[in-house]
Amino acid sequence: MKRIADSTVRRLSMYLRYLEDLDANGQPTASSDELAHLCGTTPAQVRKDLSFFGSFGKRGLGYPVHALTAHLREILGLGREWKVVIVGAGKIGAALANYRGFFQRGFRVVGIYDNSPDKVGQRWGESVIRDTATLADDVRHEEALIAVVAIPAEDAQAMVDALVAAGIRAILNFAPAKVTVPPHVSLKSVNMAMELEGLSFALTHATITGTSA
Amino acid sequence: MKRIADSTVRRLSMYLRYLEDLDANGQPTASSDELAHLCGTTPAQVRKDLSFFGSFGKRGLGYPVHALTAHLREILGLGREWKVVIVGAGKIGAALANYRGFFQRGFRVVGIYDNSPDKVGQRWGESVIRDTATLADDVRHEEALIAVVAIPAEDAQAMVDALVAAGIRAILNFAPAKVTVPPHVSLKSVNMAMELEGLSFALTHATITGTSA
DNA sequence: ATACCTTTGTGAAGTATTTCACAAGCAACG
DNA sequence: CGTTGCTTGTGAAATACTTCACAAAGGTAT
Repeated sequence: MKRIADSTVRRLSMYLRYLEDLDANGQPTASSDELAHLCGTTPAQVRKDLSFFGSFGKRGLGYPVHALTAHLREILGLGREWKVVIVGAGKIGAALANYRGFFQRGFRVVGIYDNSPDKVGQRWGESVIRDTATLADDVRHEEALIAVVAIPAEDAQAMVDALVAAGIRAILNFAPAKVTVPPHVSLKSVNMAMELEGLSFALTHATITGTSA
Repeated sequence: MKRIADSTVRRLSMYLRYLEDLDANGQPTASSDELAHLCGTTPAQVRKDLSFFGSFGKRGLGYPVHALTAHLREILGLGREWKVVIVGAGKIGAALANYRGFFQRGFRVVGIYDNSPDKVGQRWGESVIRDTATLADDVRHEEALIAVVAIPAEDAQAMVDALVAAGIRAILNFAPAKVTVPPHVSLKSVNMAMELEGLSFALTHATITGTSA
């Protein structure tokens, strides 16, 4: 099987979001043209993206909304439950812990951790913030595979190393630091400073860069 | 002048971060090889990225750290102050408002807004949360050009339209919704659900996708 | 001053991703 | 049951991005 580009996966995620809306509205089918307009891409792109995984549409008709929704969930690996630990009970950790979209998509937060004694023991919704010291054991015991890291930059690499050692297989990093992981672990980083600098660049060179998504 | 790829701009941002560290340590020069190792890219990539903007290095020696730092700041448009408004005083808004890295990079938060009467008037550090009703006037008056949108998905497009009408030129969107802007406005979206789904995909198809940054 | 070592800057080559364009398939209608 | 209209799936073309590879320079030591 061919390697799937990161950009393709992002778009699949987006298609899924809109298909769910359409499905909720009871719309039976959607054409690549319609999806493309909703998602801000091109019909050819939509068809190519989907074609990597199979033939889901009917010529002359478009794609069956409900069935395609199910297929995309499966493709994205959302057919199962993923246990997630959130490391860092600051503002970003809180934003994530509160985010209902998570749970609906099959991501279940099984623990929120912090190393500050002020925070440990504090109650957040259904969870109690636990001490980072117990993190590795909990990860092993719960068999959590995904970790969200939202701690200060200087602690990020050490924490990531500990998580990897405990068996975590995918990390979403919000710390403004570059971290490295071994090849069997997936890593995504979100860096707000970098995003803003991208906007600063675009504003400064208005004629060079186009508008991006 | 050639169009600069988004991926290039991101890397410039990263080079800047590491050059600042090196500069703080008093290191006089850095080779493309050293930068590449720090940033997890290749020496050729570093040289190509920089070469779009000029010849900053000395053959046989590498790049002068301090001077290159200054050049990159200029290139990224960080040589001036950008006024930023934060829309939405939830957890993400709070995370951003607290983030000191912002200010250090030339982004100055001139206002935080929310439409909930509970929050309006509340004090956050040096700022007082203001009512969204005054946002458009403030933006025009302050000549803020960048807005960070961290509000519920269903309100995002209307808010973005209002911001654009008020003269905002760049938007960083954290709402889990697709928003559109006219061509003269730059837009970046950060969507946590999408990032997690990317990880889910990678875990599910471990042999297909490589590890990404 | 010359030889040697290092590292840049950059066309050219190589990949990857997107877009094009069209044959083939399905539904609807007369 | 053929004709019409629409839309998919997909090779091939075009574009975008990354890597290669090497000539041209700067520094250093003798």
